[in-house]
Amino acid sequence: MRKILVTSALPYANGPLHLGHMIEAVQTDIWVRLQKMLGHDCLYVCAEDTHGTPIMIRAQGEGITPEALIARVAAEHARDYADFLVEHDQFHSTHAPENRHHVETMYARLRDAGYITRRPVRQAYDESAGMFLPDRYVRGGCPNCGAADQYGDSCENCGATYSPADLVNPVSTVSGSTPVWRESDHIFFRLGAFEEMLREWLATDALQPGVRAKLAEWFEAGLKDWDISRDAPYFGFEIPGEPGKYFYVWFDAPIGYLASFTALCRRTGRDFDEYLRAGSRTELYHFIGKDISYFHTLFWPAVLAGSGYRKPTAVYVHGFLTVNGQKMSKSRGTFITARHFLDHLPAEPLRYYFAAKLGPDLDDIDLNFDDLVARVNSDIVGKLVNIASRCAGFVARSGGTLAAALPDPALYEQLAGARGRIAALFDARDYAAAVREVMLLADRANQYVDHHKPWALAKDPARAAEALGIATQGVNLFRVLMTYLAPVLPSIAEAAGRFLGVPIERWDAVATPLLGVAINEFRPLATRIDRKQVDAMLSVGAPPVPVAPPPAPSASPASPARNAAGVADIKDFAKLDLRVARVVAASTVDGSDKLLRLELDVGDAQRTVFSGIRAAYEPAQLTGRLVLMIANLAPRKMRFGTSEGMVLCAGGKDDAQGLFLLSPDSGAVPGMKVT
RNA sequence: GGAAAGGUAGCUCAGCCGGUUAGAGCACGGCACUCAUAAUGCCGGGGUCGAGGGUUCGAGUCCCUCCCUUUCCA
Repeated sequence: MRKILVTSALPYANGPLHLGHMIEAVQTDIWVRLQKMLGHDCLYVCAEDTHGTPIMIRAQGEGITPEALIARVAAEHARDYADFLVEHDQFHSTHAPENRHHVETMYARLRDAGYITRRPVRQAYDESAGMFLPDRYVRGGCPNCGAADQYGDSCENCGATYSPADLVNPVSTVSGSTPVWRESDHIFFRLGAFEEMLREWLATDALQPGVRAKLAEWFEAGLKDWDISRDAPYFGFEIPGEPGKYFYVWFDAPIGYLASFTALCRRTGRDFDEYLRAGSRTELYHFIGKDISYFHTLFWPAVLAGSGYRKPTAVYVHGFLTVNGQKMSKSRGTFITARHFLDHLPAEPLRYYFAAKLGPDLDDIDLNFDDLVARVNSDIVGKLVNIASRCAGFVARSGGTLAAALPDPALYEQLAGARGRIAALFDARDYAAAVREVMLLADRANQYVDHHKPWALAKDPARAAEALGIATQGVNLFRVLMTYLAPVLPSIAEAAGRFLGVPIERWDAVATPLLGVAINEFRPLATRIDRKQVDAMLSVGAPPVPVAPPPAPSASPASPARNAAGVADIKDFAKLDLRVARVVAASTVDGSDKLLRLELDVGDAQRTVFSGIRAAYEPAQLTGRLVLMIANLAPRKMRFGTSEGMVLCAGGKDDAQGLFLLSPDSGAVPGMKVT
């Protein structure tokens, strides 16, 4: 029996999970469920990634401790995973004693083995906030193209990469002040010492070809030392013997895999060393997105090896999720959260859709909602479940017990005999090919029923037994197919198991057909998705989801989307959906002395908006009046609820100069567009 | 800027080391059936395989250039 330990990337505890997270979680979960069905001893661990400057700043902004923030977010994440039917054997946290233990131990081993060095680093420092600034917290003009307000590490306009020191007029995003440059000692991990080991590892099939090519580039550029320390204030683990210095979040995050596994070992009595010691014969797999392949294919194996542990058996890298052909990114606010999706649709359609599109490579996956609806309705409901649905009645009419023999054992064997091939496809992470194969077989099953017409036989009492035979064949074919999709559709498979009277648990159980036993009443196992559910998800308080752009003419000039920052053209303005709205209710917000909660009538819908105008307006004086709002602003989750827009307001440099709501001249009605 | 992956029917995708009239599912049209969640089955229309060069007896498949999309760059 194989002993397998699997991880997926740790979600960062500063925000909600979105569908990009879910594609990885679902990919991993399907793989793990398959291994379990095959009878392997497979464990899936994950954890919250809790450290770093963004967590610290976010907690400050919310006026709570980082511990409170990560506890709250962890609970949200756990719920989202569970509702997407992602089943971790252990879900832990990097801010846990187990992790501190591993981080300190591994660091000590690396240091003692000579893999740690130190040298001074010059970094942006925010004097008013009293802290060093990560590159992303410094903004300024791009030194290459001059675009204003760019991140400290790269320019979104021209794509140049540079350091924050190169920025024109740099500004700290923490305080708004101009950063100064300060030096301090940082602690480095000598990655270069592992080059030979990494090259050897690279020669095994631990990595996909695409990742290997990328690695080769990095080798060519030369392996640099890795800065693993950050100066206080920092939310994380202080480095032993280095007061005021903390482990960089990316150092302790992967170690969180081990911490989570340690927690699992303690709970279940497993042996940590059996899995992690150098030369272990157990298997260790990491599922990650391609954005973090650097950390997992260079630093992580090197840190493991340098600490005396085994290296991963393989790192499986997947591509990104795009939505309707456009990138989905947190920073642009064009993402759909897992929770928002679940508020409108069940998880399994999306799991199936992801499975139908996931291949073994790093290709990006596009989520196309028309395609999702068509595919789920036709494949799952129209084909797969239909087989059970159309046969169940004949069995029930004959007393509810399946026939004692299959009329067409060869056909059964054709489907059941595919189990090795399909398992191999899933195992190789070619879910798309596996799903294609299963659907091809589902067509066979429907063809079989159609060809033998049990409904015609059933009319003749003398041939009723034949009809039962056909239905028995159909039910058994359904059972085989459902077994193959059980890793993808766990809850439908569970319901199918109740229908069959035998749970769907083991892959090889399909070797023997179900004969002469009673089955249960058929109830719908899956329902169609109504396109309206999708529309509702995409409209009501939804993030702006891009529609597929028209194909650009081949001779078009450079994309206008990337014009110089600072100047808005008509297209930029058109992005804003400004509307007239009527305040139907206004109230103060408990726990905030700045916000008012406004219920706005936008003509065809009602929106809740939180607005920071309490200092200037009493709720009572707002009710009934018309205001202007941005109707397509990305919704923002606040402590008090979700704000689904913004009302327009004039104001001076500070509140002392007053705040003035804008309103249309009389005659305008709610819902009118402002152009 | 450097690099990677992709661009095949209206949509989503298969097409392995180059080889006969380029495939599937969905959508669409026709027919059949009525057991089934207007499900299923049969038949059919539909593609200058991003553009242009080149190699070859022969290229969606190899090489070069360009265009577009997505992504990565410690």
